[in-house]
Amino acid sequence: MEPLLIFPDPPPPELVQTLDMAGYTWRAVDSMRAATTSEPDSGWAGAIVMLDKDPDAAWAFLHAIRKRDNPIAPVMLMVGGAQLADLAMRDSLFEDFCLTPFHPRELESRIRHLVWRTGETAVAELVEYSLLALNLETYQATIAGRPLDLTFMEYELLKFLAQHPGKVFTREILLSRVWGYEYYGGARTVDVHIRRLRAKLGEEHANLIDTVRSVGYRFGQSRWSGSS
Amino acid sequence: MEPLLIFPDPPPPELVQTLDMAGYTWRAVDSMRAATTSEPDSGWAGAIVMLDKDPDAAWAFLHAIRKRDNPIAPVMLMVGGAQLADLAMRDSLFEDFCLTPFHPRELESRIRHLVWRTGETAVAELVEYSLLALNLETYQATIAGRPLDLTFMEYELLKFLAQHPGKVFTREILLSRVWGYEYYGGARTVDVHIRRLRAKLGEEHANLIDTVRSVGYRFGQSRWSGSS
DNA sequence: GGTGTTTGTAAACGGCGTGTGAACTACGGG
DNA sequence: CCCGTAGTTCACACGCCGTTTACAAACACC
Repeated sequence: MEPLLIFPDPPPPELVQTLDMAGYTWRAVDSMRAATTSEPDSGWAGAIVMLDKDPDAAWAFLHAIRKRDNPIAPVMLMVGGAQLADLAMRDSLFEDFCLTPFHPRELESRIRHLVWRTGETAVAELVEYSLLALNLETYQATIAGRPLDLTFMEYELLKFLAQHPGKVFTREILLSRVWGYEYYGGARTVDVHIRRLRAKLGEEHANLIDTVRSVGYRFGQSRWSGSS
Repeated sequence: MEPLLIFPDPPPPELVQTLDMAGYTWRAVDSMRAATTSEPDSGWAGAIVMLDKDPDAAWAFLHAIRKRDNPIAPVMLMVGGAQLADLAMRDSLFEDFCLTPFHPRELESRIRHLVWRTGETAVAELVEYSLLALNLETYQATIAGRPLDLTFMEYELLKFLAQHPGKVFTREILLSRVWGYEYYGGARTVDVHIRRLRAKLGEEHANLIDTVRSVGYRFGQSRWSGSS
């Protein structure tokens, strides 16, 4: 499992002891630069930031963590009781917090729950919508139980659309998000791939992909329930 | 804001006091059935479940909460320190937990953070006015819950008008703001699109768009007169 | 090197969204 | 009551936009 990032260095002994006892690996750093240089290839499993020693430096570190190309998540904040008021308006910088001094078993439960939750949401090895199912691990797709024989690009396009059901995407957005590079010329490329997808989905499911004229394409949710 | 669901009934006084102080509304129930029958139309903002009194009943309640057609989330678990070990393998049943006895400010911080987080994920760009609703992400529109089948220009025009309710726009302004280019001739184009919009809105809602003679058109905040 | 598949581009086709002109109606002033 | 102005409604044609087909280039697998 990937190591946890700890700020600052050195971490308090009771934190180290709790992590070691629970079987987590970790590395402590004192700056964003150190976090980047010592980052393993598989990335960080998350971060634990001590807010009680030097709050300003800790907040700056958190801002840096979230501004990266691939932000580090989840973040556990270790915070003193007197600092609780500082958390307001900064919700986007952390996923959970734990009061210091902490009870080892509480922190262990929080970290376990946090890691479990991100694994639940981030991995998401399965995408399902209506009768369509995509297995992201095996690159297989089925519609109404019947296997779909999709090519790479068809699969990527369908995956992206199915991950954002109901939302409309222009051809330019699809080209940049699915194909992933700047495109010049062929916006029609998208049309053809949509056409091939609809053909393979079969006549009874071709309407899973809607055409929004002079805008783009939309997957699913052709009707949505009215005013709340 | 929607009320919080609390289990069981009656809740401990210190919990009630903390919620009331922080400005949250809540309703306490003793069973899943009571939670369903007393559920407001807008649904629950989340749930707070006391695990320390009757753990078995609480777990059963949590299972019921998640098995519903629209599961209640997020869930805050109030748990005694000796029960921490019970949380393992049950991560999917709650989003956060708080040790009892709790510090009011910690619980308040946790609830605020929890509510903020769910609000963050469920952001849908909407334009609403009276019975009209425009979903900018899906390019769909409804009037009184009924889906509107609008063309691109009709949608853009209605969107612009609905984003500035009560304000009067001349045809020239509409042409430049909605059509987006310098227009040459054809101020009648606006009239026709307004007409088609009114037709699709239906007779009972056609008056959402007012005509201001010798000036232009206005959306919403309609006149006081009822008869025509 | 041969063959089949995947992927991107070009061109023809067809539908309907869109704009325009004109006829018709409503409104208001003198 | 007349008349001018402004808004509404209708009908129709142009052209954009999406679909579809066909084909060429790139790639992989023998």
